[in-house]
Amino acid sequence: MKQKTFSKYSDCPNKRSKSIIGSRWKPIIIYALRKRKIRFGQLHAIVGDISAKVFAKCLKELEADEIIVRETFTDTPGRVEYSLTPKGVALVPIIVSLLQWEWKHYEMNQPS
Amino acid sequence: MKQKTFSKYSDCPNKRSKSIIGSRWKPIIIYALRKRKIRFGQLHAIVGDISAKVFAKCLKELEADEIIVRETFTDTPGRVEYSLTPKGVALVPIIVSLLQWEWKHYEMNQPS
DNA sequence: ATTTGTACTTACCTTATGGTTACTGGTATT
DNA sequence: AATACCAGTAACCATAAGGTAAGTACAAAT
Repeated sequence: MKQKTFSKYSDCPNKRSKSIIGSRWKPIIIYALRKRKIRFGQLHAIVGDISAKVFAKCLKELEADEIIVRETFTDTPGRVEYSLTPKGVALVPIIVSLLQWEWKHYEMNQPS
Repeated sequence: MKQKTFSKYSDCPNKRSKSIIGSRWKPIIIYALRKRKIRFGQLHAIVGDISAKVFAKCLKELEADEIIVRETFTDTPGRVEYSLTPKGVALVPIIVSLLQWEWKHYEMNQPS
């Protein structure tokens, strides 16, 4: 049995942020929503080659974690719009920092 | 076949940072090294209940990614010390931001 | 009544990450 | 010669995240 004496982190303090930042698609979704509400289909197109299943699951989880909010409209055909909560907005600069870290340390094309 | 037209991110611009930040243990290792060099066994104790295999693998990968440097000493019994590179140091404030985001949005004990 | 558009859901499969247990190799100490 | 310390390796297994392909639900248009 290993000791935990020196570990402040044995209960994984980064697990919430990791489940978002560490996900393949969630940072992209949050970044896409940084300036405006976007509806389901449009957001899907922006995010790119994500499967419908995973896309819907990500949105549900982000909503459950109160990172995004879902608004339904009774228009026809019905639409649903997603936007960031303040908690989600607070992640944007962190995501940007990570992207900047990559741009600095690996030669990559920066988005226009 | 899905279109990539709207996606600037289809080639996953966050994949490098994600492989570090999204890992279970790497952020903890980097955070532990933020102030000083630490040797293998001591670092293992600080990180906590990580298996030996995964711990060694994380260190190798972090070294290959030039996040940490490994120094061997010919002392007896031999020792190895790990420390952050500038590239690794640059990740520390981001890791701290993520931890602060968690402390703010989820009620958790902050480390002393 | 059938098709179209939007927003999903279900079943099944693959791969990556991490865990468990045991073992290696070099250098003292006893 | 046997044991202990330090820094790892190797073989095998479990879980979770993501991918594929197909189907569901509702309203409106034709």
